[in-house]
Amino acid sequence: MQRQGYVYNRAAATLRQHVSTAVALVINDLSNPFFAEFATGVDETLGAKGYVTLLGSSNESFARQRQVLGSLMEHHPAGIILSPAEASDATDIELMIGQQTPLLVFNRALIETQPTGFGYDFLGLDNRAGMCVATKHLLSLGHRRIVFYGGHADSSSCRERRLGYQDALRDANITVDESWMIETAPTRLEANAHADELFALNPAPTAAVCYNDAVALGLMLGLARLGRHPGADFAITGFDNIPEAAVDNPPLTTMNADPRARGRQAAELLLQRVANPSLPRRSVIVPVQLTQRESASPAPPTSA
Amino acid sequence: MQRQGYVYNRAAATLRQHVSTAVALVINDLSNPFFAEFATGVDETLGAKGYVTLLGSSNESFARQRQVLGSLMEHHPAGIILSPAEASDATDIELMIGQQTPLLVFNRALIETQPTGFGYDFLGLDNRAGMCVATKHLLSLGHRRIVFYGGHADSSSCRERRLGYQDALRDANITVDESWMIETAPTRLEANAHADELFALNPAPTAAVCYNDAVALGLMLGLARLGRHPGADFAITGFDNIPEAAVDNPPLTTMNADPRARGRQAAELLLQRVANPSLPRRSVIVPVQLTQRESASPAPPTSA
DNA sequence: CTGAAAGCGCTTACAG
DNA sequence: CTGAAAGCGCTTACAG
Repeated sequence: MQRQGYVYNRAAATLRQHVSTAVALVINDLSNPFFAEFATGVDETLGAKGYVTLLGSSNESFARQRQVLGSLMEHHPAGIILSPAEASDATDIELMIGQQTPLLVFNRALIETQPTGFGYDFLGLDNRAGMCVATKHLLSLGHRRIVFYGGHADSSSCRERRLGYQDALRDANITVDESWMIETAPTRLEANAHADELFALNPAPTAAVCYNDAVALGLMLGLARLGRHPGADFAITGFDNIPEAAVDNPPLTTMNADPRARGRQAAELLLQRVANPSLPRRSVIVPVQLTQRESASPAPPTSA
Repeated sequence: MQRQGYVYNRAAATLRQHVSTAVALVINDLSNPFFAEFATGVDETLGAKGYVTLLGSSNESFARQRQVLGSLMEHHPAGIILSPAEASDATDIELMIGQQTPLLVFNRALIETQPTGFGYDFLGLDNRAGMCVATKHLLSLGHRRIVFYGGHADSSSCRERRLGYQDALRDANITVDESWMIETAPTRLEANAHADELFALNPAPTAAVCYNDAVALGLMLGLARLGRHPGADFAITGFDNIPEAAVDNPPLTTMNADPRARGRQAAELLLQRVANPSLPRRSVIVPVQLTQRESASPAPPTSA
């Protein structure tokens, strides 16, 4: 029985029992530390509960995401955790995975072009309230001219975060100016490159809430390039709290999303549904909390 | 046949054919961008060749690595790509995965306490020659007092890189001083924290070759904290070329390991062996090339 | 309570 | 050349 070299064949068991011990994890961008941390958390919890992780990365390509889902489905996973590529359509994804396999969507809403009975759970961040907190933090430090910096306006998380920014400004009786929301690709490189657009504005802003940490870190580099000193003569906040945020220069004030904990949470939510498919559909929106560090400095005394 | 809802059951096919279409990928630290990029490359190539990736992360824990390998083995993967946790023992790993399943070890040598017939392929970086090139680059810029900064001396890659550093110094007739090799955990945080140790040395160094990019980026922050200007009054090189290296301030001169390409290469090597198990055991050492950016600045004119 | 048989969904070797 | 049967390694329902 237990003699040399025997290895249990779980595929055979799966075939017989009609219950799989694998969970598919499809990630839009594994080279982004936010999602890498998320994946680590997912794998940690799945492993602890005796499941194995089937990985697929879509690299933000919708075509590749379809292909990856199709390939993973052939392994009949017990469930799927999907961090969708931009502009993923719900109907199309339903076509790939059917109604039987539990699905948990992370971070980004699927586009629902037509109403459908397609049921899936959702885990996301409270982007709007979070960005409102970040903006209010800068307001409380005396800033009045605050830019929303970075991100693609057509992504759902960017739209939500922009709304939170506007909520905070309106509460402070500051009129929202569309040109004070600067669009960049959500990467460090692009955020760095567009830093000069900040100072084309008149009057010049004294602070920026950034779409996410990658953008904030890029903007800090761009400011330094332009002879400014983030955390001293310009205030910045990020969003996500990736590991680098704590150790950059200056350390970044940001909204803590704790991506690894979100990964563990996603795995738990999915496994709950696997255990009990008749649960009502859930949408969990996680609050994010302000982590204060040095990058959000007080506003200079008003010179007006 | 192709009517609504039918999904091919690959587990059944695997059972019958005795050939699996899954490959296990075990990563020591997925939250490190170097390995996240590597994983992306592996998944990219495996996906293109019709394989699916079974992910496991060990978080540098040998115990967890055993557990993960055991769990993945039950899925009878066609092969295994292992980026081992520190101090992984070859005999122990052989015990987990047996002699049948092709194994490709990435990046770090396994510890072979006793000679054994355990066969596996290896893909690694030419750490010694690479660090020699980095050091010679600083020498060619006029530096003579160069520190080797960061990393754990008992990791194989750190040992190899230290040897390359020493090769270069000896070629330049500079005596190697043990106290000029400063040990830190290979993280940004730790590298930042130990920066002051550089200036406890007498005479003070003018440059440092860093164990890897994370360490180099941390050291740059530490230098800035101490009022120094990396790339202006202190020269730095990294190792790996992670995406951040190009966009930090100043951009980091580093040895380009191209982790995503290494991932693709690892997948290809493994699939070659899967296709042909009788191939002789291979050990592929990839040369790394100098990528010049601004962090490696010329030495100041000698004041002696 | 124990043990032999049936069957999960495929593929392959064999009979017609 | 086509089609029915056997079998991969498990688990479960059933017979003894």
